[in-house]
Amino acid sequence: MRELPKAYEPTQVEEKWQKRWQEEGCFHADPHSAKPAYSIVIPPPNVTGVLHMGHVLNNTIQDILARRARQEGREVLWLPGTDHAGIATQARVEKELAKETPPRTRFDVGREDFVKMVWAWKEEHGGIIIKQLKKLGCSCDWERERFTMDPGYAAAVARVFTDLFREGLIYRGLRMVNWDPVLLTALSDEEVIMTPSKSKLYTVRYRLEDDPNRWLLVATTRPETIMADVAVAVNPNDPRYADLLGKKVIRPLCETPIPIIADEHVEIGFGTGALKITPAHDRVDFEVGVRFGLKIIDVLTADGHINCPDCPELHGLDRFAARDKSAVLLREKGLLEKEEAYDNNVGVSQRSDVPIEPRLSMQWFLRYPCVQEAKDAVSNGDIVFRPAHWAKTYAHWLDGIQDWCISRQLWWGHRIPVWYRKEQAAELKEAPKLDAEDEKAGRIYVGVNPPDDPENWVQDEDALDTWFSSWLWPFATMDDECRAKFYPTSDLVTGPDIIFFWVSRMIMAGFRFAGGKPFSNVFFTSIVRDLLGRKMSKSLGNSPDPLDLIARYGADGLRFGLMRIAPTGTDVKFDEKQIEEGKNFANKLYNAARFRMMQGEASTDPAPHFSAVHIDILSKLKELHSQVADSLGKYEFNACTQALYSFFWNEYCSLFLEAVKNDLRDGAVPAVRNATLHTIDTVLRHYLALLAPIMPHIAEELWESLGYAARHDGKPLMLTELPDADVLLSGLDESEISRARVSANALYETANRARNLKSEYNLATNKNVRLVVKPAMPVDADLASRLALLAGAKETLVQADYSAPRGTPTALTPFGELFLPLEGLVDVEAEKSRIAKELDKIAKEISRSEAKLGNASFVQRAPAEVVQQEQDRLRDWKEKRQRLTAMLTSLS
RNA sequence: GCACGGGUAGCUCAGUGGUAGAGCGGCUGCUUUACACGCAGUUGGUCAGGGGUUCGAAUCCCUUCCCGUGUACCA
Repeated sequence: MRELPKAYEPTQVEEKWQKRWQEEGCFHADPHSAKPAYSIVIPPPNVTGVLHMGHVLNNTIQDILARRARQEGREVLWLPGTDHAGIATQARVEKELAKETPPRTRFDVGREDFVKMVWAWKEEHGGIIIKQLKKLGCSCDWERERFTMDPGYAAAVARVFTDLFREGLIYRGLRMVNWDPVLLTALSDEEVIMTPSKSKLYTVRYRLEDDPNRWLLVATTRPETIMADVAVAVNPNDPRYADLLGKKVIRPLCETPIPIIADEHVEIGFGTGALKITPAHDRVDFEVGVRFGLKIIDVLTADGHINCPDCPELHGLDRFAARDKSAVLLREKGLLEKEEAYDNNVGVSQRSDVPIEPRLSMQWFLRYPCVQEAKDAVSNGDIVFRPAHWAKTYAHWLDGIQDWCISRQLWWGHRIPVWYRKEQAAELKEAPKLDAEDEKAGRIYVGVNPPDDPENWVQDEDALDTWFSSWLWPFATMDDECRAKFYPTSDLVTGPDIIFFWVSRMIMAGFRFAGGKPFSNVFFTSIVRDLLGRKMSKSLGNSPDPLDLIARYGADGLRFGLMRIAPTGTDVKFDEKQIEEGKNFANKLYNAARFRMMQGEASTDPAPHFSAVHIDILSKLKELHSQVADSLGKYEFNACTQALYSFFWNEYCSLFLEAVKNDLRDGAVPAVRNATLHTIDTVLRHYLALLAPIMPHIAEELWESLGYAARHDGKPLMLTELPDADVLLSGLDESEISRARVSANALYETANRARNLKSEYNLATNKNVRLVVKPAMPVDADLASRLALLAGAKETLVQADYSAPRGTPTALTPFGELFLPLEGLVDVEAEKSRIAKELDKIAKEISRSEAKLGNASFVQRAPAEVVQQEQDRLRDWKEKRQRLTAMLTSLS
């Protein structure tokens, strides 16, 4: 017997295999392989990122898919990498600068040096998450790790920009954008989160110019922008104000007459029905302003302070301070009618968490390409979304799609590949419109490489939105050879939170630039929440550290535990208990393997003779093969994991192994012993292969230590094809198999009843009891001895004419009547009440069943087999009742 | 407002028309020679509420309530 520790210790095993897999090139994808391709590109985590539970869920799923595909004989590319994450990374380095003494900003450092600093930071800290993914066991082709600012990738980004610009889909223009006053950059609509907030609604009195006694009441949440009002609008159908149209009111701050105009947009029922029009600071007002040709007065600085020297009380104040202050000013002037609490939604920057400002600014925009193709691909099933309902969200977004603001006022990222001719630069920077015509005219230069005579040009200052590089990820990460083999990719596994940011845009880019869809399936993972249902976040401190979980439960334990609770449609509520179960399961597996190792080699006996329990477990193993295949085929990872769990723990360990232990004892018949060892090996060999995608390390370890690797030329499990389920039970016909399963099932059920009986008589631990079966089916010596073993009895007597002493505990089992002779310890009363209790239960079943069968329409309308089933059930219950009644009578 | 997802045992979740399930937890026992990260037994449910369809509903339909998500508008 080999000495092995009693408990499984994952840490070293996992490290060992991660190293060996890499050394043996197990993860490497060969574009020249003749095998059919399977590919996934990783959703590139931010270089600033550290592994969180969402990554674990996401990447475990990808790893399962990749490993399973390898077992199925496919050439697998799982392409890893990271995203430069413009804002996040720049902010990270700026934070470091701010910590210096004296604190510095990026402007102190200058653009060129600052970008160098970010690169240096990236080189030093950027790889953390990649290392963490390796610890999870991810089988990415690490030799192909990509970064969204790799030279080749950057060229692809510039190429795409250039093409879209020349096509007229990219243009520059002065537009209302979402402005982040902290980060000082424009944002896309997707980066703004509408957040319910407690605001105030101020009702302000605007005096009519030609009637000092008449007032127009205007409700606003933003009195600090009154100085920028250029009109007041009312609905043209509002009778209250019909006579005021064309007149003017006096703006209450920075007083000056402004017109009263009529616009359909104003809702009669809201507030006072009069709306102040402030084109510089509100999207809708801007449009109204355009419709009426109104002036634009901007009273806010880029960083959200009031810029209005004409109103010295407010000038220079922060926008929120100015809001309060302007209310005070209005109240002092007697112009504040009222101030009330008001719940509204405020657009908040996803990045800096502050309310954004609608701001008129010069930005670059993209009119999306291939929108129709993208829409069709999902609606016609060419790309399959799982869960399917996300297709609706996707379609809805595409239907209301707006041009994408792609420029950011950042330094870290892909710089816009547009250069202005030096002598015209100042003028061109203000040009209201810039398009392909300007390039043709030689006023600007657009291209992948800088112009040949850079001294004559000035490059655009802005960088591109990070997602403008991410949307090329499925193909810009591959060279031609790789693309020929692996594009389009097979599966994309990602969170539904980036369906607009990333998934939809990749689909459009795929059609526009790579000749077709970027992937065939999208699996949207659930969002991992804490037990209170809250999103995991740093600020709440409710996010467990995956590395800590790996250290305590093993990567396999973490993977397995998480997969068991990962549902397909909804969120996952994370419970560490589940991960502990994963670890416990690994331990169970390890010990079952250890048990096998203690038995020594099986002989090569060519004809093991199987008994019912062997056939039974092999047939269940065969079922497991198809359960795993089916559930993985449907991306039902929890079902797959659950099937693996219950097969191994319940069917194999609790039933089968316990039933065959005597076969392995000293003195057992060698042929019997051998049959059992063969069966155990078959089960373990197949099982480890089936489990490997989910728990790769322990599966690989046991595969080797059980000697199965040696049977496959010493190859690691992950390079071994899935064993063939069809060879299991070959040579046995269906009827033999089903007979064996009936017997085995009867054995296990009878053993349960026997244990129940023992327990009820407080004999659970007594192994000296005898069991007697009055058989109702064939119970051969093999079954009888296994029953004794399972039930913890000395022996089982099978005796058709057994006459039990009065009051002997008894139970009805599939084998027939089972007795637990107590040899003098009989408690007649206890047995009577026990039987009476059971009769009660049976009576209820019978009346339920009789009621059902007594219902004429049930018998007429239900399918014949359902009726038959019910009749059989009733007959069984009645038979049981009869026998129990007889027992009861014999006791009195 | 609109759309989507969910509400099943104390907890986390399976269960798509035919006898309500698993794991954990609770409670009783057990150092049973692979495993106390374990074994055996046991407890525990108006399947959110109401209505309907059906011989039969956790499951299908309608409706209400609650939780979550997305999206639009918000002066």
